[in-house]
Amino acid sequence: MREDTKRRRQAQIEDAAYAVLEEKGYAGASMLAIARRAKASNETLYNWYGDKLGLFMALVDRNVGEARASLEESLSAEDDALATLRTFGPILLGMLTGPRAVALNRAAAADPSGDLGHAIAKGGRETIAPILEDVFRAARAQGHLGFAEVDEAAELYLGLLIGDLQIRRVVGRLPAPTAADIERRSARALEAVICLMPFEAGPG
Amino acid sequence: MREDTKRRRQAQIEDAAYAVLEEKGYAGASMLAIARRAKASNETLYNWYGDKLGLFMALVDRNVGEARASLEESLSAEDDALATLRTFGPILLGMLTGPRAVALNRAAAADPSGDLGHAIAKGGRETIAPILEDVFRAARAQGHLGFAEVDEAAELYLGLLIGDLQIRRVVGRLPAPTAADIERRSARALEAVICLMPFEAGPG
DNA sequence: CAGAAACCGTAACCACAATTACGGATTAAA
DNA sequence: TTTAATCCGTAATTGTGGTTACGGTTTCTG
Repeated sequence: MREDTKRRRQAQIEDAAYAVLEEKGYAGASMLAIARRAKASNETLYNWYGDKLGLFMALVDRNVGEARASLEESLSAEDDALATLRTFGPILLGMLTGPRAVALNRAAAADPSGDLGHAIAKGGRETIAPILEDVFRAARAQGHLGFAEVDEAAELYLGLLIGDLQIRRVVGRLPAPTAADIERRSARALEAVICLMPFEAGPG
Repeated sequence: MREDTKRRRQAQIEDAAYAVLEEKGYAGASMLAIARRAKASNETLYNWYGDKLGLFMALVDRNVGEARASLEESLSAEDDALATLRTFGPILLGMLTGPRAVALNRAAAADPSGDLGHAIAKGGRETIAPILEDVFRAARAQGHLGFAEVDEAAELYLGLLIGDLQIRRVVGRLPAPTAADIERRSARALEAVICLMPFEAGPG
């Protein structure tokens, strides 16, 4: 099988797996159900992904890769750091509270090995935070914000942006926020950050 | 069996269930494993709790009940609303990030029915927020804080206090924060709230 | 105390899913 | 075109856990 044909086929299988996961949850997303949805055989799934955990690790890796690409694209669109945050915030929040991310988070919570959770943490938060820190450094350099520790500044912003919304989505079955909710929350997080970290001109 | 003897026995069974849940996760916490740990029989568990979900619903209900009692106790200890928040914040954050709550949240994330998640939301956040709103009203009445909508004020505080810490504990396998981390985070949440919602004397 | 109820420890039943295997069809490579 | 590899659809194997059942023991009730 040619490499790009295989990749295309894998993408089809993985799309089917996402769909079954969102409909039936992790326990209900049997390999057979996924194979049937993808019109593939169990043997192919096991040959290509090793086992159920391997397939779900691939789903997580793909999802965090796509999220990172999407966020990085939003970064290059703006010169002004605050404008960047205005774009970045709703995109990040929308992804984190969307049905696919919620389903993957639930799978990770259910996974006794902890591997899915570690992969989500590594490709998710641990990848996003440094990107965000760069934006905060730019915001400081541009005279918008003042803070001592950039990691704390980014963490504060994430706390305000995400808050306990994600856990309530994943665990507490909160419905997805509307696009208007997301925009409002993102805007308020940014306002709060500007208020809490006023720019201070000069050394010190 | 006398009522209080039964309650005592149930508490033993539930303690065993919490222990097995924390050690093996939800999927690994079979009814038989719990029965063995509690030196009870499967038949008794099914007679008393109906089924596995029923047992876990009882665990959630007990946990939120104990949490509420603990938080309400912290409320009556202080007259000053900000002092109350100084006490309340670390207690709440410690509970949410503790091993039992994390294990129950993971169980709820894994539960295809959504019932555990709804029970956690109802007995947890939906119970705590009104309590916290009362504290915020008192803080405003005492001249510490100024805000228009009390529900938004409480939500802002929870966002700063909890942030994405809980989801990273439940999903991303973050280790539990230290007591010092919890105190620091709680104090900073309170500082931020005071900064963001300054008291404004007079009508308006 | 006697009889009934309930509990314990264990086994049995059943369903389900992870994983492997198989025959035939399809695809890829030479 | 031929041959080999791989994929599909399906079945088989195995293990596990949810749930029920059973005989004996313990506890409860009148």
